[in-house]
Amino acid sequence: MDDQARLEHHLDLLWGHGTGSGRGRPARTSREQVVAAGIARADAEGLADLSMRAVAADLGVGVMSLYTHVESRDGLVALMTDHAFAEITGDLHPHAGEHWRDAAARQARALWDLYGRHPWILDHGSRLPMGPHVLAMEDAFFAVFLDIGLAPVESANAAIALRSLVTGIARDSRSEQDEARRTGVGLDDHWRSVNAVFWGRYFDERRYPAMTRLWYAGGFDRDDVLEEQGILERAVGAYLDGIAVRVHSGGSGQGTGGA
Amino acid sequence: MDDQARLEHHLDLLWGHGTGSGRGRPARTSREQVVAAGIARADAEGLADLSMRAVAADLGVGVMSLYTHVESRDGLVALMTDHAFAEITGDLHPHAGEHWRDAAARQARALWDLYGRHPWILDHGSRLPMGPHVLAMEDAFFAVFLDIGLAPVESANAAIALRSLVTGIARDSRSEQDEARRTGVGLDDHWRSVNAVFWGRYFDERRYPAMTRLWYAGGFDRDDVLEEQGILERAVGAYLDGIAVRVHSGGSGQGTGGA
DNA sequence: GGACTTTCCAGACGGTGTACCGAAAGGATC
DNA sequence: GATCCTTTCGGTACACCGTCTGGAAAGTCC
Repeated sequence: MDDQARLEHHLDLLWGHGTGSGRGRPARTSREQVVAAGIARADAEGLADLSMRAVAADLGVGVMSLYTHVESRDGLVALMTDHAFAEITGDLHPHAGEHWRDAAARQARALWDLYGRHPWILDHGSRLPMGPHVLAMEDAFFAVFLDIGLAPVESANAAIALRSLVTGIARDSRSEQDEARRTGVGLDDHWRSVNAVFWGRYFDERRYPAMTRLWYAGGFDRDDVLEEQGILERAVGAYLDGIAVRVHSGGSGQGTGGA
Repeated sequence: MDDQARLEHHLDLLWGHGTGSGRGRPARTSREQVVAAGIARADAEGLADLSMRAVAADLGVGVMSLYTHVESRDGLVALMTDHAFAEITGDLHPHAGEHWRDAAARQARALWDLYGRHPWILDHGSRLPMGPHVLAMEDAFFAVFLDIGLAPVESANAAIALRSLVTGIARDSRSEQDEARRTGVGLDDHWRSVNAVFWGRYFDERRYPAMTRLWYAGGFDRDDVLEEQGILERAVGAYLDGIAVRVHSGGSGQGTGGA
């Protein structure tokens, strides 16, 4: 099997082509079941604990039987990822009459919530799989910026950057609570112990004056856990304001501020 | 060794405390050398091919000898990451008299360039290690937004979001060329073969109308490879424009655009 | 020269993804 | 109903991974 055939096989699996011909021994388990078992395990334990042996055991099936539905472990994760995006693509495209700013904010929230339900999507470094639901998600983001008065390249970039912004912030935010769960201790206990040893022994207030000033000014105070979401809303709001400036100035304005 | 001691050991390594007491058999290799070998290998082959056996072989040393300088593989990556950030922290803080917008744009570029030299930094999902150089980098980002007229929490969020924006776009952008290198084929050849099979057999123009329209409008045209950088400049510019709106409106403005 | 301290490193252990390949099971054809 | 054909099943095996173990080696200190 050369690279070309392997690529086609990969895409066939993502797009659901070439499902059983009806002949031969029937599969004891469906591809849906395999993907669902993988998602369940990744949701509960993280991607690191998603081994083929574990998934097979969850399904009560031999390990190698998984490979009839999946080309490899990475292929399984790709299928899981595309499947997960199907959760939000149903109501992601801008509504009729909806202002583009509202639509974009709504999409950012939907993506953020999806990452909250399936944080493992943020774990795999490579690009998103080119599956039908991932493409539907991307299409929805592109649709928002299509007819608001930007040049085509700027529309495309705006959509990609909005996705990247949400993804980047989500990764920053989720990573610490993932780490806390991985080490077994609660998030609060984890940070309490880190802070106890860190700020006294290693941190030098003179070496990091900006952080220190912000700290004493209350810049890192978090009223509650949901405050993590505030940073998303603020960042997305600021970014969309910048896009709005470009829209109103004819598509490529430099906006306010210094040169 | 309980968790507390393990954490202190981890931080000691990151901060360079507790280096050799002078007694006992001297180490054949320094911690600097181990970290440098790890970075060299990760730069060339990616994080996936960074095995302890490989690093040890590169240094001509037994595998377990690495563990005198490093607590684990993750600890090695943490050291490598902190070491890499030292490349840019020398000239990252805002200059005297520099407009905050220029400083922020300069920092975004520096971070982007660093990710270009060491793409593996983008691979590990957990938060950045709390090492001296990572903190220096963060301090520089916080410093930019300190005295521009935002509330403390908004300043902190602005700095974090700018970092997340650059990181998110860098990950989106680098991942495809990483994949191309991993599979051995060139970037152009990779996409040529993907496109050849994909757009004809799987992509449905009616199912993804926004992407299709943008495609025919030239929204995905890239004049040259460096155009990847254009999306960063545009996104950062838009985001900073949004921050500027908030600065001028007194710190929490909703800005232009819809509700 | 001994005591002490630290590093070195071969070997082993349990884990991973997955290639191999004969056995099993159902449809198609006679 | 017997046979062939096609597909899946899954035990075994292999290479590779991170890292624990523990005795040997190589320095400093008294």
